[in-house]
Formats: sequence, C-alpha cells, structure tokens
Amino acid sequence: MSQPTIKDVAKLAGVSISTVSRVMNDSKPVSEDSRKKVEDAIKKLDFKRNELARSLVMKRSNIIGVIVKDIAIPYMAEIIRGLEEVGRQKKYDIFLSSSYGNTESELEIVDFMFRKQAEGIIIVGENISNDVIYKLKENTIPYIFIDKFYDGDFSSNLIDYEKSAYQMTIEIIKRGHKNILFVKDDKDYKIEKLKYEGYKSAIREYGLNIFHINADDVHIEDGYNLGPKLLKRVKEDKISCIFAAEDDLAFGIINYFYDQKIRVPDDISVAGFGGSKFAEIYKPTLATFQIYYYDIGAGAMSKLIKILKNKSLSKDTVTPHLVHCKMEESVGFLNK
Amino acid sequence: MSQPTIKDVAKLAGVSISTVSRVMNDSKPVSEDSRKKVEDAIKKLDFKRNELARSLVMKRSNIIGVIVKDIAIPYMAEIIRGLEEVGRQKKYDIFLSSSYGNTESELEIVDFMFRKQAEGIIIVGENISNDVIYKLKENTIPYIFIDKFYDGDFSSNLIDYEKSAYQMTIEIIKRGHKNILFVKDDKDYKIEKLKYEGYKSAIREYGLNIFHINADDVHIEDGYNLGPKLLKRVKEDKISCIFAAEDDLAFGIINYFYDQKIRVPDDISVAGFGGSKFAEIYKPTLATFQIYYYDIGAGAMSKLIKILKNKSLSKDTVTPHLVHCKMEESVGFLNK
DNA sequence: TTGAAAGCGCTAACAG
DNA sequence: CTGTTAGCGCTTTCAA
Repeated sequence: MSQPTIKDVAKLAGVSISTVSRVMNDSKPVSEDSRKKVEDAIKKLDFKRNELARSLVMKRSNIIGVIVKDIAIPYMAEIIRGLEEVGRQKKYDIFLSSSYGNTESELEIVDFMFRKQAEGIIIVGENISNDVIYKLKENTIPYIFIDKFYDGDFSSNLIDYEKSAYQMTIEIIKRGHKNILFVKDDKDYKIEKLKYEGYKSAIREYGLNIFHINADDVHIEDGYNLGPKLLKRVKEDKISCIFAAEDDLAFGIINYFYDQKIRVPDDISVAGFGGSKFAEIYKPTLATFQIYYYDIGAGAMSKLIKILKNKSLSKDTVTPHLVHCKMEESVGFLNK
Repeated sequence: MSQPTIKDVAKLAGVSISTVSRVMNDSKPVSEDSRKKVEDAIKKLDFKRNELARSLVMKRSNIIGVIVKDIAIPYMAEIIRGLEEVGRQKKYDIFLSSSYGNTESELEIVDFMFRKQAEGIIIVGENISNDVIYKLKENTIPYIFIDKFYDGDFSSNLIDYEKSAYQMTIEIIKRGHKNILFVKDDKDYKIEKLKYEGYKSAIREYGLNIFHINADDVHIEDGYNLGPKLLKRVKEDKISCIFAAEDDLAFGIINYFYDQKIRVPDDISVAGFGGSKFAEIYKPTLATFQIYYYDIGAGAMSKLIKILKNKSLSKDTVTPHLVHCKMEESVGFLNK
C-alpha cells in the first residue's frame, strides 16, 4: 500500500478523521482516551500528513520562493543561508531556483513560484531586469529584492557603501599611503559610484590627490586585464596602494602583479571590498571590508515574514530593494 | 479578489471546468472555438493554476527533495547546479534544505520531504549518519546519496580516486621529482585511503620511496597546522614535492610555507586534489586534479529520475552511493 | 467531546 | 467534443 492517510489512522484508532486532525493540530480539546488511540495509530502506521492537501484547504503553503542568480557565487550562498535559517525558525520553507542571470527564466520561475502557491518571493540577483520587477509588482504577493548592482528607483539601501569606502580609505591613509589609486568598473554600477564618493571624501579630507582608473567590469579577469594600464599609472603617479571596489577585482590585480614579479604588499599594497571568503586564505592577504551577507539574507527573510504576518501592511510599504550590512575593521594587511 | 481559479476561467469563457482543464493540459481534443475562449479568459484573468491542487489529485508532486550539508561549501553548490539543471530539464522541481551536518535536522528534513510529497530524495553530505540512511531505507521513495567521505556498505563508487591519484603521481614523477611526500587525513576517510593506494602504486612502479604523513583532518587549518612537522620531514627526507589528498590541505600547507618564506614552487612543489575553484586564482598556482562535481550532481539526478520513471525498478536496484566524475590532466604547475 | 459533511482547486472517468 | 460528477487528503463548521 502507498502512504497511509488520515483515514487509515482514523480507522485503526476507531475514531473519526476529524478527531485525528484535532490531535495532530491540537486545534480542539480531545479526550485523553482518543488522543492516545490516535497517537498510537499514527506511530504504528508511521503516518505523515500530506502537506499538499493541508496547504490546499488552509490556503497557506508556508512556502517562500527564492530566486537566485547562481548558488555557486559564494556571497549568494551566504545570503541563502541567512534566508534559510530565519525561514526555518519561523516555519517557512524555501523553494529555491536559480536563474543564471537569464531574464527569460527569471520570469518563468516567478510564474512557477505563483503556481506553487508561494506566499512571498525573494530575488537575489545582480541587476534584476525591469521586466521581472514589473511582473512582481503586478501581482499580489509580497516580494523583496536583494541586488548588489541594481540601480533602479528603489532607495532604501541599508549598506552604507559610501561610508565604508570612506573608512577603508582613512585606514589606508593612516598607514602612511599618500598616493592611493581607486579602481572601479566601467559600467558605473551605483554601489561602485558610492564607494568612489567615499574614497574621494577621505582623500579630500587629508588634502591628497585623487587617482582613479576604470576596469571593464568587476570580475577577476577584469582586474587582471587592467594590469598593464594599471602598472603604467602606478609608475607615473607613484602609487603606493591600490583600492579596488570589489575583492575580485583586487584578486585579478594581485595575480597580474604576481606574474610580473611585483610583490604585494612589499612593492605595493592592494585593498579590496566585500569580505570575500578567499581573502582570508589568500596569500598575500588581501585587506578588505567585510559585508555580512548572511545578515542581509536573514534580514530580508525577517522582513518578508513580518509583511506576511501583518497583512494589513499594504504592498506600498514593502521596501523592495533591501540591502543591509554591518561593518567591521578592515582585515588583512597593508604595508608601510 | 484572491487568485482566480479554474472556475472563474470556466465562467468567463462560458464553458465547463473540464474544458478548461483540457485546454490547459492538452489532454483531450477541444474545439477551436472553446479553446480560443478559454485561452482568452486565462489571459484576461492572468490565471495560474494551483499546482498544489493538481499534485494532490494527480498524486505526483514533481518534487525532488535535496538535502545538502551546506550550500556555502563550493563543491556542494557545484553539485546542486548539476542536480537543478537536469531536474529542470526533466520537469522536476527541487526542494532544497541544508542540514549543516546535524543528524538531528537531517532526520527532520527527511520527514519534512515526505510530508511535502517529494517523489525522491537526494542527500549531499559528508559522512551521512547511519540513522538517516536507515530512515530512508525504511521508506518507499527512492533516494540517492552523494557523499564524499562516507564509508558505509555501499560500493558503487564511480570516481576512481585511486587511479586519479596514480595519474597525478605519475605526472609529478615525470616532472623530475623523486621524493614525493603524500599528505592525507588522520581520520582514514575511505577516499583518502584510495588516493594513497594510487600514490603508492605509481611510486612503486618507478622504484621510488614512499613518504607519507597524516594531518588531523582535510581542512585548510589542518594543512597549516601540520606545517612544522611537515617541514621537518621535508628536510629529513629531501622532499621536493608534496601531494596533498585534498586541495584545502594543500592551501593550508602553501600558506604555512608562505609565512615561513618558503617559495612554492621555487623551493618546493605542492599538488592537491579536487579541482577547487580557488586553485585557479590562487597564486602560486596549485596543481590539482579536477573533479567534475557538476556532473556528479547531474548524473545523480538523471539516475533518480530514471528510477522514478521506471517504477518497475525495485528499490534494491537503487545504487545508494553514487559518485561520478571525469578526469582531466592536472593543471597548475610543478617545478623541476 | 465527537462525527458527518462540505469544500479547498484540480483531474479524470463517464455519459451524453 | 462537452458537461456532470466523484474524488485526491485534509481542515473546519455545524449538530449532536
């Protein structure tokens, strides 16, 4: 026989299915006698209730749909951990799906989440397409975006990138560096611009000169490819420290230096941003700013659940673009 | 109003709900006229069918439960990608849950997967507890284990660790190394023992001496902590290359050397095993053997789905311990 | 305290 | 080709 149902339990216990349901959910008083009989029957049959049926009648799936770009991206995995842990705590289950950055499949997955009766949706992406945002807005279920690079009309950005970069720059200056070169992307991601602003404030505060160069994007290879151009600037401007807007960029730069026999941090210092896991084990150690991605995930899930519980909250009060982090002293070491 | 149902569509289209169902599923012939009316109604209402209800009546959830130790472990994320991609292709959805290595929660999650009507279960762990295995065996739904270290009574291990380690050792010998020190864990994980066998075969084949030392476990810190002892052996035995059974172990060793100003690979060569993503960007580059974790995931999912489709396959034919990989030339560089 | 019965949204005979 | 009807396994009135 396939899985036992509530009927089988009722029959074995000699009670009605309502009584079984009441025992399982503690929803109404049940006599000690019946309760015992039901519990025994459940144990004997190894009965497990069908959550699908339950969700159907209760109109509550307890499911949160989570759409990520790619779980193999370490910081996203970190976010998911936060989402999951809080979800579990609050009895919400996560339905996870990866889009691999493809808008087409993002739209499909959103639809899919609706069909699976997800009660809310969280999207963890990098530059989420407006089509997806529009689709979410159209619908009735609450949603939250966690997006590093999206530069839309959402403003509640809880990571103070500007201040963090400012602090990092101060840290660098305090270690005796005068000529600090800031490296960011060419795509003008909003968060990189903010970091640049932070860098500039610190530089101005100490009456130093601003040095800046753009890479094509923020990945390791972009850092590496920037190498020759970067090296030229380093020599021209007597740069003693490079501050890359993203850890990956910094890794690329360090790798280029390594291949050119330029020692970090003996010949030149390099700082990154993001608190990449790699930074800890990478040699030479990378100075970086920790972003607490776990907390970003946990915070997002908490918020979504709060919205779910408090249905009086209209959709307008949902802050779609949520990013959050704490800051910590920069780690790693910078020479000089 | 909340989500429209099939009834709303039927009413708007002026047909019965069965017709709507038929249009949606292409399950029976429907007149062009009705079809058009239904499709229009669906579009107008933005109707999305309730998969929960559908699964209930069809007794098919299309859900595969996936239990992982931790998605933040890079190789596990890689496996999940494989699982997911094949799942999506074959129209199976994944319900993902992390156990963080806790047997208690693993057991709970298994129960949970049953209640959610998962059709099959895949567990991606490291040393899966026998309690969990027992629980799975007790039940009716098919399951697959993907476990790196589990040393149980399952035998169909599709990665030939022994041969891979043999090949790696040959590779090292061909580059002129005579005294090669093999480093593995102290826990005697089965796969590490296999690698050791491979190493020994190659060494014997070339009439060289076997050198071997144990770390406490296979993580970065274990490699680092082994440092002093390792260095002593290196000097005593005139070791020119270290072959670590796991990439992480190798990273720890290289880091220790770095801190001791010992240059890799100029002063000594280091090889790892696993094909860690990190190996690619790490400087000095680590020689390593690629394990195709994506393929392991994809293969496991294919296998599970095959079992699902072919219900005649009894549970006995399930190979619970599935591991699979292709091999590739060792990458990275080894001096001398 | 308990059971009978209705119904969640859907599919699948069955009869027309 | 189409509509009516009987459930899937569960929760929840409503009476008893």
